[in-house]
Amino acid sequence: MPMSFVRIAYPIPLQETFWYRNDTSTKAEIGMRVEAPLGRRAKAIGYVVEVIDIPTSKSETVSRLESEDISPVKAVEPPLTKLGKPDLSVDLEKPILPPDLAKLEPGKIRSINRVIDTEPLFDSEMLKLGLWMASMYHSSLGEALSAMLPSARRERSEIAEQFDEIELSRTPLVLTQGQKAALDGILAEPKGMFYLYGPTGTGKTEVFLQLADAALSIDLGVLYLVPEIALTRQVEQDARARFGERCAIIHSRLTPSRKLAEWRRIGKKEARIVIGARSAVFAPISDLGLIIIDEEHDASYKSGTTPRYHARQVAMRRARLEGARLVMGSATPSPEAWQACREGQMLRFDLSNRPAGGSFPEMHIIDMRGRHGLISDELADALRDAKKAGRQSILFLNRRGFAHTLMCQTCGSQLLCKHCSVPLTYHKASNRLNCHYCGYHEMKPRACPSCGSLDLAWASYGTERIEEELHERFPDMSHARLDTDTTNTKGYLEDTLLAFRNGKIDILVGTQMVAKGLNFPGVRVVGILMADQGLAMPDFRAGERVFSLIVQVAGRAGRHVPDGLVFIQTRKPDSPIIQLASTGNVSGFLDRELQMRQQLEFPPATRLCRFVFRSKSAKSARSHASKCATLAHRLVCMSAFEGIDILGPSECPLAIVADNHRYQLIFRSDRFADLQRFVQTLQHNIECTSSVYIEIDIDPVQMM
DNA sequence: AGCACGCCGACT
DNA sequence: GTCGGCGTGCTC
Repeated sequence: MPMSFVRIAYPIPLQETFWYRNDTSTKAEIGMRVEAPLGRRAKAIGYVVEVIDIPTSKSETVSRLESEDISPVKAVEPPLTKLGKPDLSVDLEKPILPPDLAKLEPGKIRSINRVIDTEPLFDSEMLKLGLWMASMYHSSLGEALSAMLPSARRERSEIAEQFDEIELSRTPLVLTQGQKAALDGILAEPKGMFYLYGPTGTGKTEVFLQLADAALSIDLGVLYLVPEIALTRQVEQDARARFGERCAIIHSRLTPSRKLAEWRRIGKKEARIVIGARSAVFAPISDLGLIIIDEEHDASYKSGTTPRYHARQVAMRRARLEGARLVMGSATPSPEAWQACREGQMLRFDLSNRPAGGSFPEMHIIDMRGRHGLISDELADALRDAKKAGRQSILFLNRRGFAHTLMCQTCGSQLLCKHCSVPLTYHKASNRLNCHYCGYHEMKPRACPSCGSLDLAWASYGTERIEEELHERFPDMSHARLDTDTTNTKGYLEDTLLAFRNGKIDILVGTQMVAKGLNFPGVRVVGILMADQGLAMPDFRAGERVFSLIVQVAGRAGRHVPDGLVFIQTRKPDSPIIQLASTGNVSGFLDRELQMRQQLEFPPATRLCRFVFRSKSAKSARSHASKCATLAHRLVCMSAFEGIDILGPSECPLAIVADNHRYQLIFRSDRFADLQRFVQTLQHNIECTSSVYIEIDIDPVQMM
């Protein structure tokens, strides 16, 4: 009687994989999902990652997975048996069982309930990527696979949605000299990494599309990543107009079953160019020739849940493994990418002319110190002038302030950590100022150390407040608000954008979402309110975010008519970040930022790993964090791990989220392989209880 | 993660 | 005297 064993990886925070017998009449293959009992659960869904058939005759074959070393870290618990290539000369009557299966008591092995899929969801290449994901981001294999695959139980039977009729007449545009140089330069290299750097409106998209065209014409697949925003639509339409049915769009609003249907279409090579956000980086495109990452600096490429992968990092790995070109672009590159260009890992092409004919707007910094209200007189006049001229305005509010950082309301200065140069956060109970990175603290001063003012406070305004002020001061002008509070209503976003585009709204008020990708021809004035607000975040990337936000928002003005006006209202008019942003000096900012990061030993000069301990009980979260810190110090002292810095433990800036108390520990090293080895050792040696959940974040971008 | 077992407070 | 709180432990 033939026997079949399957190794299952579950999408749960357990490093182990589990062996089952497959007694069902359906053959289970690598890449299929199965339902099986797990512990006290009657059924759980997991992924088949290995199959062993014990044959009754020589004609039956042994199917096993060849596994390779996983860089940069080799998993401690062997995720899969190392068997190498199947050696057909061995006696198939006595198949070699993987050691972990062989040493299991036969009575402990349970049977699966059923095989869910009729076709595998992933192949062994994808499984290898999953293994890499699991070790790179310290998740279980099942969690990694689950993040990589569409979540639907079954696919939709109906045919994918019919697209609006778009004439396929759009032909490639004539390129500027810079665009042509980039296109030719990239096509001259068979593979490698490239960067398109250029302000908004300099035609990066057109270069991307022509590169895609070149790849598709020799039947190579294309992956086009975009941040998770409304911008997707524009790229989507451009691509669809040019490539028609060969496009697959992985929308965030697609239903899970439709996503799976698209997934299958890609797998069957019916679609050869995939456009989508973060998770589309796992699309099963065969013969991948090109990966595009639009708006490369955007933080939405980093996953916020386990495994906390960065799509840019995964894309780099995929491109290397599959021999594809990787091309990314932005008007405001991330420091990481900028450094990679400097070091020659990436070839950079600069675009500088706006083919659409617009010009860059005139930028004004408005000093708001000692002023009341949210809108300066200068900005108010500009709003009125724009209205008179039949033009429109956007008011952008960087609401992402942080309630526990103090700012002097008189001079705008902030209290920074002496070691990390990051804003200190105020803890009311102890009346102390704490650094969430290194744990440094001091008493709250009575007066501002730089100007002596007693007016130390935090300012927090919402978009609602602006609307009130607009209503009072400009009763004859119409305005609408766009932020996460209002866009939850279905269709509100589309309706508002359409109304604004049609000129029915004079002033559009919004947060981040108005900053990105949207292109309104009628906009003349852009007001950035409380531009420095974001600088108050206790995060070493605060400057980077504020800078790119200002530059991106400013890019909204004067895209078509060369009379754009940008007002940057701030209490920190002398801040180098505001200054550099106001002159659009991107390379100046990046050079300065990289130098500072080097000095303070923050990425990209070093690499970080953040552990977050969360629990309903503050005490257990804290005690687990400090136990882990003690262990970490011991490991470092044992000299097995030199050059690992341990920062903390300290309370997370957002100390309580959804009733969970959060403590963090940050590890830092300039040698990534050491850091990974260290984290892995730590992970396997800390005691885990189900009451304290530990979140591991490699290369964290959001430190709240 | 999920699910049951287990040992301490306010209730038909 | 029980019902049920969620701390603890285990999962091929």
